[in-house]
Amino acid sequence: MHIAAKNKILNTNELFHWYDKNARDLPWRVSPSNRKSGIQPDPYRVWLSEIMLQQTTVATVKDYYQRFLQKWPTLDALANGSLDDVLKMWAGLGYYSRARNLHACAQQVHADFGGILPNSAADLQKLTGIGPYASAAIAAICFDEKIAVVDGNVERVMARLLALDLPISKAKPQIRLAVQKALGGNQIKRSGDFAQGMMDLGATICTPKRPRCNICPLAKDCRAFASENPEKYPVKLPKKTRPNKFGNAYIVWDKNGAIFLQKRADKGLLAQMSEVPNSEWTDRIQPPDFPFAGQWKSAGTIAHIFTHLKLELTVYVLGETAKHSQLQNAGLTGWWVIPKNLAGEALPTLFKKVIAKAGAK
DNA sequence: AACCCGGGGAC
DNA sequence: GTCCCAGGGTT
Repeated sequence: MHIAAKNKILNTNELFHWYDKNARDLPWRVSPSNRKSGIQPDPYRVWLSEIMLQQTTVATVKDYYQRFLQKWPTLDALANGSLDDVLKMWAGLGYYSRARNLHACAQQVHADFGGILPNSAADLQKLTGIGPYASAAIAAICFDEKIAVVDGNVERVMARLLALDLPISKAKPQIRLAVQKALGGNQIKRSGDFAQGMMDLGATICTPKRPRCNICPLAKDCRAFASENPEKYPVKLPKKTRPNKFGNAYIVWDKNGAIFLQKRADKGLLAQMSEVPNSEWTDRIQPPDFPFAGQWKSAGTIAHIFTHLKLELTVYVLGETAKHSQLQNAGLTGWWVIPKNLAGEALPTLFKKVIAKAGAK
């Protein structure tokens, strides 16, 4: 019986050989050669990077990661920081629940585990913001736990290796089992490098468009490569239409040249971030409903695309300086920020666009 | 299982 | 313009 050959999913020796030569050089990563010499990754840094990298490209994350590490070099430092500061540092990166969960997780680990992250995927996944992927990734990369690490890259690589005719959402269990089998059947000790190798392969060779099959170390075992069109895997589902929404935003300056900001709601889109006063977002253009009477002037519109909607805001600027009492009387509570301090605020990109449209005073 | 939740790089 | 990125939480 040739069970080993029959069960073979992919050639791990080929993958390791490729990874040893082609591993991406990333700020949070220990290189394969250093890893072999016994250097271990800092779980705090790996965790921080994994959270930032969720649905976010490496290129976008790098600067945010460095700034976070500079400000909070350890998990305990992050736990002792304020949520407000974390949101300010996260502003512009998107998916802000990650920032709130990151801070909550740091405080959990600080309080319950002395600032030391658990060393198993099972325990890691109990923590806020650490799900099936991140728990497996941290456990594999930091502690070489033999566990399947399945992200979007690995899903695509496996869908092609196996020529899966199911959309990813339906094929996840099969993919997880296949990765687990690839790990288990080959006495893999380098679980972390296996995971990172698979992800690097997906990011640089087995790309969504125009995969570079001609230089792929796994092409020999790839059923998609053997087919006429590898790019058709994984099977794509029809995309949903993105509705258009419209609203108005209101820019107010005081006599000191400071702009009025307020805090968004605790839940929902851009929760707990900062904003300028703005209207409801509706499916039709609406006339402005100014917070109070004054010489309002239109500064034009800005467009912003979210995952599930396209938003167009008309920006109105008050033509004269406002008194703080006018905002208070309008039922608005917030604070005033001079332009040079705006960069330090927890402003999502949407409202940075709005303020830029109004022009600095 | 389906939906909500941002922003940007690459094409 | 489209695609999709080292996903998790909620319902």
